[in-house]
Amino acid sequence: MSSRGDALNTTTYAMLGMLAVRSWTTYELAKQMDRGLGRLWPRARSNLFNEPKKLVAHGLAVAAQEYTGRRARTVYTITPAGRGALRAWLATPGQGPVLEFELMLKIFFADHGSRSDALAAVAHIREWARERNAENVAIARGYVAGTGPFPERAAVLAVVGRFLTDYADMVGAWADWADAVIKDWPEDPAAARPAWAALEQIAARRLAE
Amino acid sequence: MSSRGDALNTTTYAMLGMLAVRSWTTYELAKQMDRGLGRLWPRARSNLFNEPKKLVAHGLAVAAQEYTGRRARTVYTITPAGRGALRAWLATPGQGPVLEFELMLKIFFADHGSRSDALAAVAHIREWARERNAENVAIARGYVAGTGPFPERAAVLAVVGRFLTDYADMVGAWADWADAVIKDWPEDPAAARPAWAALEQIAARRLAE
DNA sequence: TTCTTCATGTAATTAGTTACATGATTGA
DNA sequence: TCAATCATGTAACTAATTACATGAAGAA
Repeated sequence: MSSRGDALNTTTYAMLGMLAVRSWTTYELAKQMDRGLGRLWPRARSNLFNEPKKLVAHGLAVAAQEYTGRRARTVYTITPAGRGALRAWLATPGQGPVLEFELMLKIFFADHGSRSDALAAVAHIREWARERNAENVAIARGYVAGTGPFPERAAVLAVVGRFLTDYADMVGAWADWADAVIKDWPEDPAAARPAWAALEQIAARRLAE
Repeated sequence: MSSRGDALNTTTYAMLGMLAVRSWTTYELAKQMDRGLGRLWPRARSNLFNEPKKLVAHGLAVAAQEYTGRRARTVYTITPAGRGALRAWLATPGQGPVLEFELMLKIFFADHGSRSDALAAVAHIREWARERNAENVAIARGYVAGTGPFPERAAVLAVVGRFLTDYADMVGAWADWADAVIKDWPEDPAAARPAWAALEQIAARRLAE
């Protein structure tokens, strides 16, 4: 029954979680977005300047003004109530993975375009996988070398990192397969013969109970 | 330079792609969302009632009123200009996969909660994978049996379907692994030892050039 | 004949993005 | 000392969601 407009949502809790790790300015928080957090909960930077204010309004964090020359900046720090709220949130259920994939949408409608359009889309997807993989490997190497940030969080980060790596791998492997399949399509994809082998393989699978 | 507010976005093009397959009422379109399209471009149903109006405003589709008793309903049909616009869109680049994953976020912050919270999150993820897998297998069986909808699109659907299946598989396999790892954590996950083997395996990977 | 579910939308609200603005710092 | 980049936000706008409303059809 909190007053409207300042309700805590998942984005707010993501900020709260970051504050549980240490105190941050919002600018620093925004930069962290490019690394771990943004892979799981991508949001525009400008959002991140609003959410901590809600936390303060709820007593879950406190804001301190600091100065760089005459320019002010705001450092947020979690409160004990904030740690309690985070623990409570961690104990509640949540949403499964939600995927938004424009390039795959183009493949979904590839029968209304050209074969080379479809191949280009696959190539972009493959490139995406390659880039992500390079990032993941670089981060893992940092932890193995003992130079990764927040080494005390390495246990949790390894579990999440493994997911992100498996994910990028899977996308890359799919792209290789799709490239081979689509290369065999005729110029007009609407006339392509289905990859029956793939469908049969899926259909033949036993379901876990 | 089209007038503001009615610009075509990805959601609009997704609708246009559906109309390239056949004519639909918006209600039917919304139902289709639950199947293929919604897995790649999830949107709330109410959205789907707005987008086709843009298509009509741009001359890419036409709307026809039909009646069920005294109740009107709108059937949308693509125009030749619409097919051209779809082809043009298919030839442009697009975004790679964007993931939003609340449950994984909870694992990312698991060191501020309890071990059983983390195990519960993993269990939910595993359940998600199991459900998706059951759906995927059922759909593939339909196509193999020759009873799937839009059999003329089977070639494209097999390529996308394989991706969605690989995706659900990967999530399920990760959940099994994570469950085993986290079961070995102490009560307080902040004190857990990292899964070094996983990190080293990632770090050791050669990068594709 | 009444209840429930399916079908068909609209309106109000919220969440999120793009664009803008400006101070501090660094390097050429 | 000027330009470029980093740091720190705000404001305007757009996209998307939730909540609501109501007719038709089928089941009990």
